[in-house]
Amino acid sequence: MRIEDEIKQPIFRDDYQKAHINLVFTAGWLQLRQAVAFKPFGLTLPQFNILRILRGQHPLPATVALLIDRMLDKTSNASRIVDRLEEKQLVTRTVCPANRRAVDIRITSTGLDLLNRIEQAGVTQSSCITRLSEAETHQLNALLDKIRADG
Amino acid sequence: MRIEDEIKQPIFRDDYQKAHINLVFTAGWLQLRQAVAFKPFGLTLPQFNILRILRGQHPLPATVALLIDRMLDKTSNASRIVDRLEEKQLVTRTVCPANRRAVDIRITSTGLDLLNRIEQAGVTQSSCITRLSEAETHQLNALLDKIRADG
DNA sequence: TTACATTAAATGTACCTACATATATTTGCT
DNA sequence: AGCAAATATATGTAGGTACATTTAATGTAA
Repeated sequence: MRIEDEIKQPIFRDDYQKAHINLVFTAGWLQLRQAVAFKPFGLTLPQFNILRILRGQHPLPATVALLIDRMLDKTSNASRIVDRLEEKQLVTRTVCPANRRAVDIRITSTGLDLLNRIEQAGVTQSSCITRLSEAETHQLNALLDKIRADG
Repeated sequence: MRIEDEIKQPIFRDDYQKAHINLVFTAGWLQLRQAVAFKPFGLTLPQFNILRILRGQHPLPATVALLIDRMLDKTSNASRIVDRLEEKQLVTRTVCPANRRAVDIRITSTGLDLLNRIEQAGVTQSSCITRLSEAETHQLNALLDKIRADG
């Protein structure tokens, strides 16, 4: 559906403004769909992303600083997202013996199992972007990178 | 900058996954820049958008239902955003005389002044998307619309 | 070695989304 | 008229972002 019809704003200042709104709207649209897919597993999107980073490190631990470094959203509060995962016993937190300021965070076997179940359910496959051809996807990536150039 | 370098993930499953992440990341990047630009004026992005809708209606009032209809994010809580604007005396709320379930929301002259100051400061002009050519912008709009096709 | 800066994480606050539920008013049906 | 359904908004709760501040541990230099 055209963005004009989605948000009932028939006229934009110019195509730049339209693209800006379209971009933000489409990203929100994608994120909402993902969030709905994760809901049956009791995870939010940021929680899922952190679990995946922890699996990437496993069996080594990760610190909060490492999580922030790897996250899409640098300003999000990794510490509190880990709180939620810890409550659900999907991760453990222990003081790092080598540097007692830092905290070693590890994914539990329950956490690993959950990730497997989510992936076997195909939740992470259906990215909606597949409506584009490969060439179009390539184009899209180039355009997005250009928007952020020197940013 | 390429998305690979932005988030330090050198390998993606495929170009679709990469485009998905790129899209969400770029939208967040744009929104953060806008939020920073509005901050000196004491407004958040959703607050600014609602003020603009109200100016579009002015001197007629808008109801909460109308605001939701016009907003990008349908699930956001317009009622509470109006709370904040009312505290700052940028809008007024009065019970609609014709339908006492509804609430007439109007932008105040203070609110109109603030919008003018924001626009004269050029905050709403610099949309960052201007790094693209007109043809590229057109292409981007088409790709985004296609992603959401039949959505 | 004490004094100060730096670092790692946690916490506080304001505001936001997402979704469920409550309250008040109006409409429609019998 | 009276009552149920629909409508308009507000409120409650859980979790998230953004950003400032706090606390504890470590590094560093006089």
